[in-house]
Amino acid sequence: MELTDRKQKLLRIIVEEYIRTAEPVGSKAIAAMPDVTFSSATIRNEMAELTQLGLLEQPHTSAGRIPSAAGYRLYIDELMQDYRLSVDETKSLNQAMELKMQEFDKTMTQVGKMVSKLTNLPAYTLTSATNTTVKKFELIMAGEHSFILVVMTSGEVVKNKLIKLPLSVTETDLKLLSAVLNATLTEIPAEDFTPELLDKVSRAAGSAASLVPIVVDYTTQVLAELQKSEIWLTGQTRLLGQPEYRDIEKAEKLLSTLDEDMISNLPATVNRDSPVQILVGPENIAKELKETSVVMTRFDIGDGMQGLIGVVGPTRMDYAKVTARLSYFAESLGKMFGKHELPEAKESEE
Amino acid sequence: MELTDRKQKLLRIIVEEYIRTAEPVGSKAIAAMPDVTFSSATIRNEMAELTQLGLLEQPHTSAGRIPSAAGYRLYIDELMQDYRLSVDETKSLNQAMELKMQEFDKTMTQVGKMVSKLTNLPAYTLTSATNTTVKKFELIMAGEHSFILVVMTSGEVVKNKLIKLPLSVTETDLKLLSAVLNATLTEIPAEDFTPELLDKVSRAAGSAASLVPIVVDYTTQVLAELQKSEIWLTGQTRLLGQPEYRDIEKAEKLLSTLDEDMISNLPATVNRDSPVQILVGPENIAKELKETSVVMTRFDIGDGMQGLIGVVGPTRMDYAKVTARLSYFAESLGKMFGKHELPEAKESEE
DNA sequence: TTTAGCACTCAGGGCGAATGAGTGCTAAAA
DNA sequence: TTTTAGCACTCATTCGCCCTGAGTGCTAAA
Repeated sequence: MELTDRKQKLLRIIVEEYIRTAEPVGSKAIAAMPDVTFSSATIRNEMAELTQLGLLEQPHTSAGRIPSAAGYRLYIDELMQDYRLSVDETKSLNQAMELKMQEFDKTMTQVGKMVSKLTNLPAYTLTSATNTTVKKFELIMAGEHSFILVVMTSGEVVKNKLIKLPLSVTETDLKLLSAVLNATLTEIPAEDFTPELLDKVSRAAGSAASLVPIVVDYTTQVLAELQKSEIWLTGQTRLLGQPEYRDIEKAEKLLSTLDEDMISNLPATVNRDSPVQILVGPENIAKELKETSVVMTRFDIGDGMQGLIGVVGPTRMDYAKVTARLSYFAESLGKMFGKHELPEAKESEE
Repeated sequence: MELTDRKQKLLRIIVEEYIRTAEPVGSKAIAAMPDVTFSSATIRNEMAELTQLGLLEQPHTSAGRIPSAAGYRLYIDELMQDYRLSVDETKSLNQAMELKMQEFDKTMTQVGKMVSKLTNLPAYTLTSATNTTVKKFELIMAGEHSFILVVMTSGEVVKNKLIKLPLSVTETDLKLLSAVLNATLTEIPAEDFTPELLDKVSRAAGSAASLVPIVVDYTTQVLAELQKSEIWLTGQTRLLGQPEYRDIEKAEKLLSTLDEDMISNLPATVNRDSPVQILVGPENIAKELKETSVVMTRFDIGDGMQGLIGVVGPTRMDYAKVTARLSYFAESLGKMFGKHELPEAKESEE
């Protein structure tokens, strides 16, 4: 079932017009467009067939047509023209991206905020890592009853914790323990922290043996936390600007679902090859999102860590634009995390 | 101008009834209440006088009365009865509070989420510190071209950063530098990092002198970040549940203002003695909040650090309940940060 | 195969009447 | 002097109604 050129053109026009106006598109309006040469009657006939094919829908008899989920899908897969970022846009994207490399989480929230702003939709970011291991331990004396545990992981993330103890600690104990830890528990995923191994560590630690469980505990916690994808969601408010969420009930329902951990299920579906993935309305597994589209994209942070950026919005969403912006963002972020640099600044001559 | 007992009683009833129903309160409805012995006509007379006094308002001629800002103020200051947390509530508050002591920021966001949930209103948390200094520096070799800087501050907050360099570093350099830093820059507020002092440090650091600016840079950044109050906002969505924000425009406007840094102005007004402070509608300085009330409370984190928890909601807000919950929360948090313990668990016998 | 023409459908806006919750005032009762 | 019953009046809200106009499908001519 191949569509004629004219049908394709019509479908594209309808999708884009609907995206722009959020109103059902009528035959007359289309006929009035400059590059449309055929009459509204013809268009009506064609539209009737497209409706038959399940690509368009009619809210009610006397309204224009809107794209169905299948219509969007076809549009995205075949009709959508690449949105080319203008020089100005690239510029302002780069500008926005000049985030100081602070702590990792902060960067991720910041990225979320930016994406949300750029797309004017709620955005989420999340990270996931596979096979994180500890690269280096360090124990620092902090007071008579406390020390700082510093753990540097394979993903180049450094975490620390101030640990307070009822008993007192000595510098030598910490030195010893740190040496033991670095010798035995580095480069090993948390799953392999077997009781036997830990036992060995304890024995090797001598007088510092009592600290082992505490340290190991925190370490596994850090590793687990890095494994388990963490999620940041921002810009929820922007949904309210979309006409489909003028209805408070609806908006509230969606937003409160978003708040929940529901998004954590999304990454599961992201394992396709295309860099940007789009889920249109009913294609979402979560039933709360059946009337919502999700656009997401991956980027590499290096060392087995991956990030995900996505936006959530009404099915009527400017897929082309959102996709373009998201890709650019992801690409730049990848470069940034990889090389600790911004993408080529592309200073224009003006 | 002292109100008669009956007027006080009426005002209290009207405020509470309005808080409960979000509808203007009429004389008949009041007269029908079990502990009201006088007739609706009497009530009408009294209400007319209360309106005269500016404590009540009438949305339109044929509607009941609602409290004015002054009415709320009087209610809060004099009529509001302490809301006693039930055993069940204390229990579930304690339960909610069993947050693992993770990183500091996470705790604060978590607290925000909980407060928001408990009050069913958007909540914000923020921290501020005064006179933060570094307690201890530590430099850890992380690779040929990188090292980890660990800074422990007076507030017992430990921050770290992985620093990558174009040149290579040696263990001895780091040892030396760390000794110098600990000797010269600890217990000193960032303002006193004078050029002369830094110069002295550089000279003392010998071959590691080139690292000094980098380390100092990050350190001042950390200190500045801890000084400057950081803000977390959560639960924005809950506003949508409130009848006064059925109007999308309104909700959107308020929410987007909340998103901004506007809240950062709030703490300025918090310097009164009472632990919980309430700003009713027009009492807020920010004009976007003129129809909104803010309830906030301080708590101590120790070592000169203070936290602030607050909620934002419609003027018609259950002040008694919100205040009670917030206080309890703040108190418990204070204890927790102070002693690293939960408030007495109050396990009931059942 | 396309287009003009026409009858038909139906959501949305505008309008007026009906509804009823609530008031203020007056005059009688306590 | 204070409280209450009664009554006329106000006015936001709801509902039903009609009208309008955008949009359709179908038919017959180009």
